[in-house]
Amino acid sequence: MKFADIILPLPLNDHYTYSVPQSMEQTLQVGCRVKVSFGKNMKYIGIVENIHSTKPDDYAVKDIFQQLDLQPVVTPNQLKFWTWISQYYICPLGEVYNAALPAGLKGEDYKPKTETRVALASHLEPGKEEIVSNFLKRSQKQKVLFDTYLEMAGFGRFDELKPVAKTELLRITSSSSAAFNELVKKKIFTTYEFEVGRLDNCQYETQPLHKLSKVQQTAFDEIQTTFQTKDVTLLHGVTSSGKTEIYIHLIKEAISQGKQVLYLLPEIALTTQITQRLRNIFGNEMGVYHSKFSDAERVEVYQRQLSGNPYKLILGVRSSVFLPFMDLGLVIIDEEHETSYKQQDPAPRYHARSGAIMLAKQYGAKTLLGTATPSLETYSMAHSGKYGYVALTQRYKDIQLPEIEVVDIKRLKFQKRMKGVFSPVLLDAIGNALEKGEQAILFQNRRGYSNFIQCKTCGWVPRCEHCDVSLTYHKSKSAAVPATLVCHYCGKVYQLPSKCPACEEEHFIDIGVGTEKVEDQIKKHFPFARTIRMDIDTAHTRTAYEQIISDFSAHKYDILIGTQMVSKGLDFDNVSVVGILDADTMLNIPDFRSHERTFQVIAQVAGRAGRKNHKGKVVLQTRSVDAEVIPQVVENDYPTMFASQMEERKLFKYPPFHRLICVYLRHRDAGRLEILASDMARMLRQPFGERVLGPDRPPVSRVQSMYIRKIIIKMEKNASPSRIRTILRSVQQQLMQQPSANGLQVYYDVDPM
DNA sequence: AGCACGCCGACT
DNA sequence: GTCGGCGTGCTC
Repeated sequence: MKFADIILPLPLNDHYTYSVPQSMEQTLQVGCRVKVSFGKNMKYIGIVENIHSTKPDDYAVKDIFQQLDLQPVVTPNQLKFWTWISQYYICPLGEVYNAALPAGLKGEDYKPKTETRVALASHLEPGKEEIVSNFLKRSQKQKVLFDTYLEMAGFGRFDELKPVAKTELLRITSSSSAAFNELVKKKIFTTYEFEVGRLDNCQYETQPLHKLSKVQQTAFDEIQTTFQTKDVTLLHGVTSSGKTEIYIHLIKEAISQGKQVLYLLPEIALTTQITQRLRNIFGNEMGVYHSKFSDAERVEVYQRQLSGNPYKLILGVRSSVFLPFMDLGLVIIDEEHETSYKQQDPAPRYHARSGAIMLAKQYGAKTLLGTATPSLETYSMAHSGKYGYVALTQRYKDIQLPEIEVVDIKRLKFQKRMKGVFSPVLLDAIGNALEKGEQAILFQNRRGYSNFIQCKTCGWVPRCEHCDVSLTYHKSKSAAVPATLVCHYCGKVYQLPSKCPACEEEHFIDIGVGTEKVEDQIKKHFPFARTIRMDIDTAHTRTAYEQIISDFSAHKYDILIGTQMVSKGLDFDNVSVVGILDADTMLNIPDFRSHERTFQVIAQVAGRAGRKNHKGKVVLQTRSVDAEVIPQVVENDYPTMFASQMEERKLFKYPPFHRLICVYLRHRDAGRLEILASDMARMLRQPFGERVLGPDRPPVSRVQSMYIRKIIIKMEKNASPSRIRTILRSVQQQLMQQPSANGLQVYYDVDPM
């Protein structure tokens, strides 16, 4: 008698064991999908994790209802990877399964795409076409359809007829389906459904590689050398140094050795441009895996990876680490410092960078991390020699790094010389650029119109009734649309109150500056400049985002105003001025990474400036001219930033010296939660002592009517993750045993961002 | 995640 | 007297 442990797509911590019916014993394999009934009358598609002959004795096992695959859909390597994710990030395997497989493979009806094709009715043999054509001479439309069909199918010329799609035939002849149906009725045409893939199967004209510049070639050679002794290498290349070209050469090399390559990009950087560029080189050996694609398309990429002819190159976002690979040889993680590689909200809260490095290790593959502004975690690994390190300090085509001018807005405000949110220096720079027909980018890391509004009389600030955060004021675009207040956390939109609910006064003032207000003000200074805004509000879809980038590239606009998004586009070659309106919003975020992030964001935004033969200018406005990060970013001095931050991280026991684990507790009842959270903290202090901080209210301490508390654990880097996990599990179990823990949710965020 | 079981308010 | 509200607990 055989039994199988099944992974179910649910957040369950226990294993669920089913009996294997006789009929499946010969064919069932680990990694196959099975349909099982679960609970009273639910059926789920699960994955066979393990087959054994240990009969569970404390409950009645159910039979597996149905076997769905003869060949595994999840490879042993993938299962090993899932297990690692589940253990390291302390979440149920079922949640990893949920994130790893496209919905279509989990039973949420995937239908293969079909097209209607045309064939001649079986009684029409070659040689009779003349007769038929004659027979149709009175119905012109039908005759055209028939003749065109013969031509398209290559009738009578070859043994094999080419398939003809109905839509294609109608399109070419610009006929209606009425005429077509008539031919079907006359038993001249028949139709059949043919299964086609959603992935494009076009043969692309591929182009040869560009030759690397001398500097790029040197970096390429150095990377190859480091790979002889290191598994991971950091390519630290300034903005616009042509890293992509180096990646392309490395990919080509790996493919020529018969290996597969995974190329990871942050969601926002995976644009049509980069896809096109790689498509030109790798043609249809490349598959693209993007969350914006339909699920059906993702199913097909997944299945292609399992087939005998998998993609040689996968270009994808975070979740593509979950795709199956046969023989992975190289992983590239571009913009490795991007925090969006860390999944935040639904579990598994994994970091795709750590995951990908782990994945590469499983396959004996090499990993290349590329960025202009490395994360401290990565740089410290390179610094200590655990990773290889290759620097690229020259910009492509010798474009110089921009000059950064720091402007003290505190002083200018005091002297009454600020023009709204702009300093005279910035306005001059923009004016000059516009006169010369050059473009400008303005960066303000806050969307909406103002940060929030406040009652002029009593100081009341509107807050989201579910999330405990102040609401952002969005000005109306036209008189027809009323202004709104939006919760940037849960997205709820509120009407602007006509009077203050606290004191009944009718006047509100707006505080803080968002991209909308910046645009409003710039129009006053430069009424003829064409401006475009880029933030989640204007670039909420991929196409909208790409449209803005391509329009700005094509100089349909003079000034681009945006949030962090503007730092992640492609290189614009006509931008001579970049204005950072307020560096303080980033610096003052209460987070141990704020210094590092500020450096990264400013360096990245500044990197957008600069034209051929022309030094770009960056105006950096700040209230905190004395902040340590300012000279570091002005000199583009990464090593100094690194050294100063590392000291601080060491002192305060933060990464990369310590590993953080956040424990989140959620409950409907604020009072009960308070008690439970401090109970848990106390219990954790038994084994962990001073390493436990909290409980605290997280910045957003209530989401959708659930209260939240957070406990932080700072562990030594060399502490055993499995021991920590065991302790956490047992503490959680102890806590949950208390009757008062009813309705308490506990989850973890390992290596939080 | 679903869904049944179960214990308290306004209805035929 | 019941119908049904959704809070709690279980599912191999």
